Amino acid sequence: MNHHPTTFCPAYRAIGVLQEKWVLHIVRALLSGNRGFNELARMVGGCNSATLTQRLEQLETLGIISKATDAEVTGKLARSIYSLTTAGRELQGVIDAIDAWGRAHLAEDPAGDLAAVDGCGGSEAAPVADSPDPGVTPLTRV
Amino acid sequence: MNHHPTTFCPAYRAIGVLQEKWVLHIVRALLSGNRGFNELARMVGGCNSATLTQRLEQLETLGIISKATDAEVTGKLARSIYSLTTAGRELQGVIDAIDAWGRAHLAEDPAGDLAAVDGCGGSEAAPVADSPDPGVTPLTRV
DNA sequence: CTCAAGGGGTTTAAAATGTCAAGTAGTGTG
DNA sequence: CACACTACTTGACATTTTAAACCCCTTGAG
Repeated sequence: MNHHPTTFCPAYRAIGVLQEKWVLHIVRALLSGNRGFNELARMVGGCNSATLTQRLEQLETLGIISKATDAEVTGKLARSIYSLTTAGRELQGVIDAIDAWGRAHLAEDPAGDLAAVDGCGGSEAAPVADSPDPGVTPLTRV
Repeated sequence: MNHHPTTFCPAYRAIGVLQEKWVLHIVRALLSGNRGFNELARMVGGCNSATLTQRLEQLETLGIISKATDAEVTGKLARSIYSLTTAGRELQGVIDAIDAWGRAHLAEDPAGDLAAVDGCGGSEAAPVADSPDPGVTPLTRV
């Protein structure tokens, strides 16, 4: 990240974080509930394990997501569960804004490549500015 | 772009567009006024001509920005001027959301690399925790 | 005229980054 | 036992981004 000093500001940095590949996708997937590794990989669709692992680590370091290894639920299986931190959950507003913009401006206009198929089984009817209470079950902290 | 079909939606596509390197920076710079090429490069800070040219072309194709060659203003100099289209201007909401989030969560916390030095060349008067004013975020004026 | 400076790019190879196919290790199922 | 599932790791490979140089063109100063 080589942001030159004279133009620095929190927003600049925020963009630097959010513009990294898959980050927004991961956050979006996590906004709809906590997920395991492979589950996340499937939802994000197109990201491989290596990249996903890397992104997940970065996001954890940044305090956007947290990883919990719930070693109790299924006995001894070490299933990792990723969830958003408070900071991460507040990205809902960003996702909503992107979502709204996307629907308004490239809903059925695949100038590039791909045709829209249907609403993505997630944040439909997401009016901007809802109270950030996804009501996710808090799980074992790591 | 390899978006797998089962999860596709406008938002997914929007993320795909906005997550490309420099795109958000470019939009942010352009939200504060129309810019020439080198001017834009300086504002964005860190992007080189090659990449900038490429991004600018992509964004133009996507209908987010438009390029005008005003051959009149300075006589015969072919100065290119980039500006946002309507669709592009509506990204204001996204930028605002990112901006607000950045101020709230990584204002002075460079866990990664870089120390915050000052307000970015213009967005002072940044009242922390302000309501996401949909009007105009004060950025660098022209 | 010549030189430096600014605007608007393009071209190059190299570095950074992302991706893929496998493989590892533990568990649970048929 | 063989195979599918979990969560990763590894090393080769592909793509993207980068700096630096170079190109053209205009203006202003000396």
